[in-house]
Amino acid sequence: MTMPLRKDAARNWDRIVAVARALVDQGTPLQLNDVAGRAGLGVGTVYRHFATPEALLETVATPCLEALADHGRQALTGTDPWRALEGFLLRTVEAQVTDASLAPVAAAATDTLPHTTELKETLRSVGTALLSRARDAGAVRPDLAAADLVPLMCGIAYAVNVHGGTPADRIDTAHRYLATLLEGLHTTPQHA
Amino acid sequence: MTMPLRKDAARNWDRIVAVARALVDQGTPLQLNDVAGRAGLGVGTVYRHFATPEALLETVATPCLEALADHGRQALTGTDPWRALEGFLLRTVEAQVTDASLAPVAAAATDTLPHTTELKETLRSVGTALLSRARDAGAVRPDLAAADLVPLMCGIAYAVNVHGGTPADRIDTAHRYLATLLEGLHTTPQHA
DNA sequence: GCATCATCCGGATGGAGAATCCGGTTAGCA
DNA sequence: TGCTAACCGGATTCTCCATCCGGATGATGC
Repeated sequence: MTMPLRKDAARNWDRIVAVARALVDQGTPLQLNDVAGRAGLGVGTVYRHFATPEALLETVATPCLEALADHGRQALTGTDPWRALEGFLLRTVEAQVTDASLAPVAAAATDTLPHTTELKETLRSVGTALLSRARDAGAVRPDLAAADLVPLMCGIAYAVNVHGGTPADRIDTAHRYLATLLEGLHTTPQHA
Repeated sequence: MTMPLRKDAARNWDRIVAVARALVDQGTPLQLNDVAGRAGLGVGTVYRHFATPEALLETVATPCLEALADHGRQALTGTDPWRALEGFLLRTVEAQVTDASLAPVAAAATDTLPHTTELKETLRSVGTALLSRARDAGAVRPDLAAADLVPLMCGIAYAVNVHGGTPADRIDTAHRYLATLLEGLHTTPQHA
């Protein structure tokens, strides 16, 4: 970003992110002090690289966000606007339910997470584009705004968390909830 | 519960709950130390009455939960099963969006909140009854289970929080989201 | 290869907040 | 009015988070 990191610093950076990734996957909340211990590093080292747990979480979430953005850009080239939107939302919900690092990042106000602001902006604009294409095709109810997409996806992910269950259950539940919601959103073009 | 409280203890209990109610309404997170200060009481007094912030929150949320349960029982006597379910869910979401004390209580696992366990159980069974009535009437999609009601309502409330806005906006958003979801849930009886 | 410097490491230290504990006080009752 | 049990309240302890600086280490020029 600014300057190539010194070799040891880069190595420690990687270790920290790896440990954080593991902690997130096993559902443990990120505590920088704890991360330092598990990475075999001093607390100061971790705090220098990541000033807050949120910053670390952002870094952990970044690859997944990028994958989503990629998929979204690809979806924009699809021929069926409704299917494109549907597929994008499906991926979004699956990712949120599968990867515990995404939910906090997605739900946070845009400007509170400096490192992923741009990425989130990309995702938002892709979603907006997919939605307006679908709306132009008469495939979604008109009172659904672009600003509703993120909240609704976060809401489904939250609902799945409340429901609980094994990882496989969770994915299944997410599919059911999204399908139900989409049925409420979908409209069939009235001929025009 | 166990024995009538001594007069001063009862007075202090009321003060604590009133302060907590005010804090919840203005969106401040409950900290027992802070509550003590605002109520003009010692920290120990507050901790004796409520061992944890969650316990205090439960007490704050109780009247609202009772009102919901009342409405639910009343809804069970309605003639149109779908309308009854719809009305109950609407009240539930409105309450969650309006009263910040409900969301944490609603989303918590049943056994973690001793004081409201029974009340939540009542609500759950009312919801289950309303749902099965509606299902028997062929008014809801069959893959919606009773265990989905609470998560879905919590999810909508969460989505509204992510969306943000003024209190009036929030209620409006909640209505829109619930309406969309209900449209996905609703089925018109296929003749049988 | 070696000296020099910037950068990084890491834990000891400081600070904020939460929860406990116990001497003093007050309400209820005979 | 005197006695006892229950209650009050803040000083104290404990835990966890974040900073800071002396020591170490990798990068650069000769």
